[in-house]
This record gives sequence, C-alpha cells and structure tokens, in this order.
Amino acid sequence: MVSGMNAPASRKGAATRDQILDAAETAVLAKGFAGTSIDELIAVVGITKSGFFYHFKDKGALAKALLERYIAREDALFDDLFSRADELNEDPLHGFLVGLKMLSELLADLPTGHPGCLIAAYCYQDRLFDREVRELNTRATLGWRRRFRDRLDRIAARYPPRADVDLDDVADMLLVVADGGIILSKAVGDTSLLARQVMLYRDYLRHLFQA
Amino acid sequence: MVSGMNAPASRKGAATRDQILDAAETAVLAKGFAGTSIDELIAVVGITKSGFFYHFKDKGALAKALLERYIAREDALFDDLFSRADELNEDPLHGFLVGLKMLSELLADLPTGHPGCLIAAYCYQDRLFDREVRELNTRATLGWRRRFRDRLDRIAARYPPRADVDLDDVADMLLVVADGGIILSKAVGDTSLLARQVMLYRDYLRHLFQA
DNA sequence: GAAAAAACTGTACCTACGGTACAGCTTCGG
DNA sequence: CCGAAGCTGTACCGTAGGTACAGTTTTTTC
Repeated sequence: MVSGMNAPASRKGAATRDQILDAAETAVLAKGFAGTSIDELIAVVGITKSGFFYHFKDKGALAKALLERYIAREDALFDDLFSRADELNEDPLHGFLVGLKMLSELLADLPTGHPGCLIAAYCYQDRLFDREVRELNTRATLGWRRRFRDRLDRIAARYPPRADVDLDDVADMLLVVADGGIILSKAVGDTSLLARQVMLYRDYLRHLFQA
Repeated sequence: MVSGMNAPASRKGAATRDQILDAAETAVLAKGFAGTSIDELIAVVGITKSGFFYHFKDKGALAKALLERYIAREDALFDDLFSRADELNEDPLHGFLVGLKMLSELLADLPTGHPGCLIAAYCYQDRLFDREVRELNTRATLGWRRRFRDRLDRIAARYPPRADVDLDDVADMLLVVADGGIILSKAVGDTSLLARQVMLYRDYLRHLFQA
C-alpha cells in the first residue's frame, strides 16, 4: 500500500490510463502513430488488450487523449515558466528575455535531448486523424501564438519595433524555432542544438526591440 | 535477377519506379511511413504487388530510395537557387539575401503550401528505419549546414559579425526555420506562413552582419 | 527479327495488427 | 456486502506487410 500523498486518490484506472498514455507518447514520437501498435503498449504497461479498450474505445480515442494531455502540459509549462520570469522582472522585454533564457536552460538540461513535439508529429501524419484532432492541433497552436503575441504587444508598447515586421510572425517564430530545433537536434544527434537555437531567437528579439 | 534496389538508368522501369516514389512521398508526408500501405501505392500507380517488389526488395528499400531522391532534389534546388543568386550579385551577403528572397518567393508560390520535409518526417519516425537510413538523414543535414556555413564564412570575412554567435548555429537556423515553418504552416493551415518565416530569418541575417 | 534481359503478373500462403464482441472475474469504496 | 470500476480470457474478422516463385509480356540489344 502506497501511502504517498502524491497518489491522486481518485481512481486507480486513471493511473493505468496515464501509463498507457506515457507508453504511447514515447512510442508515437519514435515510430509515428501508425507505427505504434496497441500490442506493444499493453506489453509495456502490463495489461491485456481488453484492458486497453476499456480505457480507449479505439486507437483514435488514444490519439485524441494523447494530444489533449500534451497540450495541457505544454500550456502549464509555459504558464509556469513565463510567470516566474515575470515575477523576476517588471519590464516586459526583459521578462520575456529571461523567460526565453530559462526555457533554453530547461531544454539544455534534458540529458537525452527533447523527446519531440506531438503537434509536429501529428502534423506530419494528419491524414491518420479525424477532424476533431486536427482542429485541436490548430487551436492549440493558435493559442500559443496568441500567448506570445500578447507579450510582444506589451513589449512593443514600450519598445517600438521596426514597422515592417508582423508581430504574429515574430510570435510564430518561437514555435518555429522550437519545432525546427527539435527536428535538427534529432537529425544531427546534437542534444544541445535546440537550446542554442532558442538563444538565437532571443538574440533576434533583442535586436528587434532594442536596436 | 535481384536488381530492384538501384535505378536501371535509362530503362522503362525507371519511370514506374519514379511513379511509386511519387506516390510514396505524397503518402508518407501525409500519413507517415508506417501509415502508408504498399497496397495503396500499387493502386495509385496501377501495378501489382509483385511489380512493387520487383523494384524494391522490401518497404525499407523504398524508404531509403525515397530519402535518397529527396536529398538529391533538395541539393539540386539549393545549387540552382543560390548559384543564380550569386550570378546576380558579387557581394556574398547580398547574394545570400537575394537567394533567401528567391527561396521565400518560391515557397510563397506553392499554391497548396509546402508538401513537407522528408527529413523531418523521418526524424519523427526514426525507429522505423535502419542505421543506414538514419545516417543518410544525418549526413544530408550536416551537408546543408556545411553549405550555408561556407556562405556565412565568406560573408563574415567581409562583414564581421558579433563575436558571440556561432556561425554553425546561424547556418542551422535556416534549416530550423524551414522545418519549423513547414510544421507551423500545416498546424495553422496558413500556406504563406513558411515564406514569411524565411523572410524573418533573412531579416535576422541582415541585422547580424550589417547592424 | 530473334534472343536476352527487364519488367512485370498471378497465386498462394504466412504472420501481425486493429478492431469487435462479450462473458467472467477481482478489487475497492461506500 | 453490494455495485461499480477495472480489468482478464477467448474467439473471431479483415487488412497489411512480406515471402516465394513460376509464368508472361514488354523492351532492349545485337
């Protein structure tokens, strides 16, 4: 009997469900969704096929749950990271720059490199998923654009940027650098590449608002 | 005769082989490698399963041939694009900036957006492939880094950049922006996003070498 | 224009996987 | 101690990747 307070006390099934999602996330990021078999997931978790289908009505439900959990976690990570950066800094530009530095350090500390972005993985296999899942992907991405765009607006109010840049594009560029950085990290087998790319983006922002 | 794995130069089979690769590239970029069935490819091309296995000894040989063709084509595209830009411009910085502008315009002219980068797709499914294919991926990426790094070196000789940036990182950033831009384009369904991101990278380069 | 090589087709068969259906067992909270 | 939640076991179906190999047509070459 685990007396740990960490256990969410609710249902036992939630723990199994999370284990399935853990195994699925790892596998999907390494082999793609179609390349991930239910049989291998149940082998990792130690349940039967029936057990799997108790939690997810089909593979599509797994795909959706996986993405939902991923988005929620990334949201929480961004919330945590940039709100901490804000506390340390009154100035919106410095706050964002500090947040990016923290993000870069967080990424640099991943010993085996970033495991991969589910949004990116799903984009490259989007015909496997239904409308609902693709819309979830789009909405999450637009939400992150909005989040960073809001910060850029606050920065631009104090530090007028050059008129010819669209701040939505600048906001997008962080996601672009993150997703592209993950891919290049994987491609060349350099676990620190991603963190350095984030620092280059930070560099660009400094130029844009201060030069 | 085994043949199959290497293109029979000028024979008729090469056309069929290319059709298979065309169908495979489209399918792999939309559904992933494991999600692409041989049955669907032969249906598109109009051959039988035996015909497929005449050209490729197994699905792995298809994966390798697909990547090899993709890399060769991208290499040719970069060669063509930047050598044309060089002809128009003596100065290495201006030449690169012109090349990036041309690249951006080329990407903007794709009516349905960029179909996707096979390197990226393979990175997100790399456990499906053997050592040989993964090394092919790595070598191609390092080759592109080298290519752009050489240009940056020539630029830096004339326009000394700030000392704190690593030119390998700056070279990588073009690939990062391209791959990340493709993903974000797909995620938000904006076919022009990628072209604008390339222009942002161009903007960063201008800053870096001229400011 | 015939022989040889290339480019296939057809058939048969095997295993793995996604998915369905459903009956039964076990564990745990109220 | 009851009922729901959380499973297990069994059996079965269609599709896909893959193997094997004999036979046929088409193309190239001399």
